[in-house]
Amino acid sequence: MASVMEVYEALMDHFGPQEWWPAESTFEMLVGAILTQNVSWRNVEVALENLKNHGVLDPERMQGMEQRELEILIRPTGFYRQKAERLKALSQAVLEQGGVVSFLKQEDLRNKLLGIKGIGPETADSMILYGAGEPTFVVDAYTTRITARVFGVEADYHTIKAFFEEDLPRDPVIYGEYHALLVVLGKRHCKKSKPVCEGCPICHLCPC
DNA sequence: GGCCAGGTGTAAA
DNA sequence: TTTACACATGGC
Repeated sequence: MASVMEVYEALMDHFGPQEWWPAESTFEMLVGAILTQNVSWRNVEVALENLKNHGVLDPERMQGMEQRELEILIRPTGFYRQKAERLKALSQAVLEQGGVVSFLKQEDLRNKLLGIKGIGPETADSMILYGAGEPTFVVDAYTTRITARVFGVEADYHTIKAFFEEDLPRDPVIYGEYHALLVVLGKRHCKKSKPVCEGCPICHLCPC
């Protein structure tokens, strides 16, 4: 069976650095993390553009606007009523801490994030890794699927998270690149319905 | 028309 | 503790 490091190196050699998270500001990163829940990133980009065009990609402006208007702007991401409520909860929490920087410097940040309605383990870990720059491994649907297929590990969120963290240097850059590379692999090759082995950079390491 | 997309909260077994 | 379901738009 392939090792976690071998797969990482093969993905990096093939796809190169992804330099995630794609965002022009830290607040945009946090908002994107909520908007991308169970929706393709393409749809998120449209919503983020809508928010920018209306000048509300900012905690104060977002908190000050009508939730109903927010719903309209983020509609392309689906689940828009829930997500509008979640963005309101996020912007409120950010403002209560005096801004994005202080928000992400809170003690016990992970549990603080999980205490906000609408932020689960993946969203919290994304915010900590790509927003705060702290090393915590992010497990998404691609990671779960690829881990089962490539490493033969079928487990829950925190078991998979620990599986990667045990074999990697505690480095936010490596964690960030690895997660991004798994997403790219998942989109192009390790698909839900069936693997696309043609051109897959880790086919030689995979029991598929 | 069916499947999938960078999940989470809630309720019931 | 596990499983089922609601939440909703858009691309292929």
